[in-house]
Amino acid sequence: MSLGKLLQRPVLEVAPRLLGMRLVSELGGHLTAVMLSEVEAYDGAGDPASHAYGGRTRRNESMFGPAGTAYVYRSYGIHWCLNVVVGPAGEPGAVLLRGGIPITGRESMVARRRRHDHLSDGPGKLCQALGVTGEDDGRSLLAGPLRLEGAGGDAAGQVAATPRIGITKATERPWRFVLLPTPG
DNA sequence: AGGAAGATGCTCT
DNA sequence: GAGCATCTTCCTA
Repeated sequence: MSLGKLLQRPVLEVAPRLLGMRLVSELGGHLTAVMLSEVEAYDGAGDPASHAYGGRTRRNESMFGPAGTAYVYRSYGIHWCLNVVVGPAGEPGAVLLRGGIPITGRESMVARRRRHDHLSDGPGKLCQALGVTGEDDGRSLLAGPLRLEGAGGDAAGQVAATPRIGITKATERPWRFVLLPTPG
């Protein structure tokens, strides 16, 4: 299945299959990439923890775009967080990209992060490492300077589901998916 | 290793 | 004005 098709499947099906895929950035003239290792599903209108719960607003506008659209929002006034819009057209499902393992452009990430460790192990850090900002909100992640690459689903069997982080509503839903460290 | 707390700005009621 | 889908630094072990 193509990436574009995969992203049109239900959010809870797509989220774990994003693990192991690459997120590539050419933003700001630097080539950087990570392998996704941590994501969270937000199931649109039926999910009290979703930014789209309660309907369309100025901020969540891009969540109502086609699957593969980037939804970037400011978190706690300081950080940027990146989501991939997922699911059938018009349904505001999204997957928050919470973390990845650096695979390309480590030097650029170090420069952006101004440190040598914890480069992309958190949603705010991931955006900073890849140069993602509010400018990228609404952009397509299927092509262009910020894009997803990979078949997906390869990580099945190495994925754990846990409760989501940093939310106060619907905390019981195990919709955070992490790539288990490969033994050895 | 892990908890506490402050920074900071935007969105929506 | 309240409430955040967070990160860092500063502490105690």
